[in-house]
Formats: sequence, C-alpha cells, structure tokens
Amino acid sequence: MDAFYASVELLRYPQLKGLPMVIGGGRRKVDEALRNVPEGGTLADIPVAAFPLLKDYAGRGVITTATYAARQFGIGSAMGLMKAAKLCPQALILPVDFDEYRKYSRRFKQVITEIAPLMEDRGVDEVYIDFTDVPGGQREGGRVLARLIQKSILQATGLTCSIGVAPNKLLAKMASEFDKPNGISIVFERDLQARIWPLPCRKVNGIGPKADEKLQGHGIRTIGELAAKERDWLIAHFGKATGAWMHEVAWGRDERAVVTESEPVSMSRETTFERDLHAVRDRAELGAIFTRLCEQLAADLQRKGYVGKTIGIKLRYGDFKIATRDQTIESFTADPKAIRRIAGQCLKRVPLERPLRLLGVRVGTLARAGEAATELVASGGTARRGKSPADEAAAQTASLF
DNA sequence: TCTGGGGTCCTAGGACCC
DNA sequence: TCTGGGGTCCTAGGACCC
Repeated sequence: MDAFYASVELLRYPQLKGLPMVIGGGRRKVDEALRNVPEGGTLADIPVAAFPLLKDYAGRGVITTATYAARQFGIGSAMGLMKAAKLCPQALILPVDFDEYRKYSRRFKQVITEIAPLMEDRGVDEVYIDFTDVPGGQREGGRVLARLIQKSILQATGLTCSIGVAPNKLLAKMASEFDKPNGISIVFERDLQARIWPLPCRKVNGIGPKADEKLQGHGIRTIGELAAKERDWLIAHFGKATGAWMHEVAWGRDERAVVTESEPVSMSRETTFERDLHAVRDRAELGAIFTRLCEQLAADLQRKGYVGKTIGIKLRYGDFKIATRDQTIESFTADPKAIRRIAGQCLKRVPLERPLRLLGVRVGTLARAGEAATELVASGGTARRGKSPADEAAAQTASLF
C-alpha cells in the first residue's frame, strides 16, 4: 500500500492532500495539539491551519510514514522527528492511529482474497499473492489481474497500492518498488541482468545495513556484483547458510511458497519513555508502566485466544544498548498477575544502574488457549530448571519492582 | 538530530538426557 | 585412568522486516 498510514489519514482529512505530512511521534504530545482543533462540522472541515506543525513538536519518536509531498524534502520512514523538523518544519504531524489502519488493512486484504485466495500476510500494509492459478492471472504477464486488484482496492477503500509481478516472492518484492505510487511492474526471469543486477544489494529483502556494509567492504555494491562472486567465496565470508542464500538471491532464485496461514510465535508490548527513567529515582513511575504493559499484554493474549509459557522483559538503556531476560515457566498463562510476577523476576536479573529509555514485556512459546491445557496434561508439566547463577545474583539485587 | 513498536528467524553456549 | 555422540530445551543477543 502506498504511504499507507498517511493515505488513511488523508481519507478523513482530505483538506491535507498534497501537503507535506508525517505520521508518528509520541501520541500524547500530538494529541494535545490536535485537541486544540476548533469544533467544526466534520473532520474534513477542520482548517489546515489548525493542524500541528512538525516544527512545534518537541519530543522523542520517529516517522512511521511520510506523504510523498513530505518525501520531496528528504523525509523518510524511521527518521527521527527532530531531524525531519529541520528538513521540513512546515510539515504537518499526525499521531499514529493503529486501530484505524488495521481497519483499512482488513478491508484491502479482503478485497484481494476475494479475487485471489492465496494471500500471505506480511504486516499491516503488505501481502504476497500467488495468482498462478487464478483465472486470467497469466494475461499480459499478470498485468490484467494486477490492474483489477488495484481498481478493486481503490473502489473499496479509496487507497492506492503498487504491485510487482514476478516468478517468485524475492523478485516480486523488488518489482513492487519499481513504479511507486499506484504502479504495476512486471519482472520476468529474463529481466534479471537488465533490471535486478544494477540495483544495490540493500534492495534484497533480507540484506540489511550490516550485511550491506560487509558486502561493500568487499567492494560488492550491486546485486550483479554479488552474482559475480563464487558461491564458495560467499560461503567462506558469510557462513554456510547466508553465503548460499546470497548466491541464490543474486541469481533471482527463490523457492519460498506463499504461506496463507501461520501461528504467532510471541506477543509483546513495549514503550519508550518521554524521558529516560532511573530504576531507583523513578521507581514508582516505572512500576506503574511495568504493570500496565503486563496488563495490556495479557489483554492482547486473551483477546486473541493465546497463552504462553516464556515470559521476558526488554530494556533499552539511555545509550541505546538493549538487554533481554526471559524465563520459561511450567504452565501456560495469559494472566496479567502471573506475567507481572515472572517479568518482575526477570527484571531483577538485569543491571538497573544506568538510565532506562524503554521497557518491554514479551510472552513467547504460545499455544492456543483451548489447546494448551491438553498439551500440559500430555507433558505432565514437569519442572526441571534449577537455580542458575543469574538467579543467585537476582536474590542479592534490591527488589526494585 | 538521536534513533517507535511489534514481530520473525538465526546463532551459540550450556544443561540435560539417552 | 582421560573422558562419545546425538538430540532437545533454554537463554541472550542480534539482524532484519513492516
């Protein structure tokens, strides 16, 4: 979907069309600004001048989405808001409204599955579709069906999307970025050399900043240069699995199926504080946040019908270093108090002297709430974990939470 | 100018078991 | 009296993605 969050916002604030606008920021801060919006007839009647400006935003956070008008100024996703404000102070800023985006996410996915049932969910704004066997799916290399999908989504939601059609997921993903927004791009195997090889390695889904930097260290900048390397050379430098995979993707090969069903592995809640907090000095505040995260997470699990037995915490320190601790318990749970208790034990095993920026709680090893009891009986719920050195250390740590 | 929140998968060492 | 080999589970960290 094209600039998904921003595009959904423009559906209710059409008066902002064409203006530089970003979605992100600490919700509360932006909400305060929006609360000053005068009472109008509908949302569409709110004057543009009433919307908060990026330059007036003072707080932490990153941009989740920028309109194409904002991207003209060099603003992009994941950019810090303060930096974005320097690039385009007059840009408008709106808070993230995830419930609203989910609503539209469900709508556009339903449109797709009605046309092509083999759809793989890749998050709120992206999917893979296998339309090999959809009637008409092969016409004009897939362009006819891609157009139908675009048109149907626009009709049902008012939103545009970009579609890449290719023999596999790897190439389709790259193709989808060739003609944004509202574009269709068809890539055949024979286009590999002309259209894929000139691209930077970073364009491969799975090659991130670290791998790219390492590749560049070897003088490999494009996918073509990667393809020119011997498989064995790549394996020698990047390991057996990664090296072999890199060789495959450079040659446009990808056998992964479109997966229509999957079960969640973990669920989590985390929050970045408005200012760094200290475990001792800000103990009360931290404790309240901690409890709330556990309650939210428990509610998420219960609403979705899951229980879990690995409970963990995540800290991000002021210096951005991350620490995680987790503990697997005997029986599955989705109870806020149980989660809070185990997570509290995890917290005691992690250094708490330095300023904290973020706190998160996670539940993993999930099972469906209805089926977990059966499994528990079958396994006997045996406990075998003894007292680890970490536990001993924890016992000596002041009970901050 | 500091850098969100919610995920998945991989690696690697140690415990433990047969 | 010099120490196997294979397997699973648990834990911590890290890369990467949307």
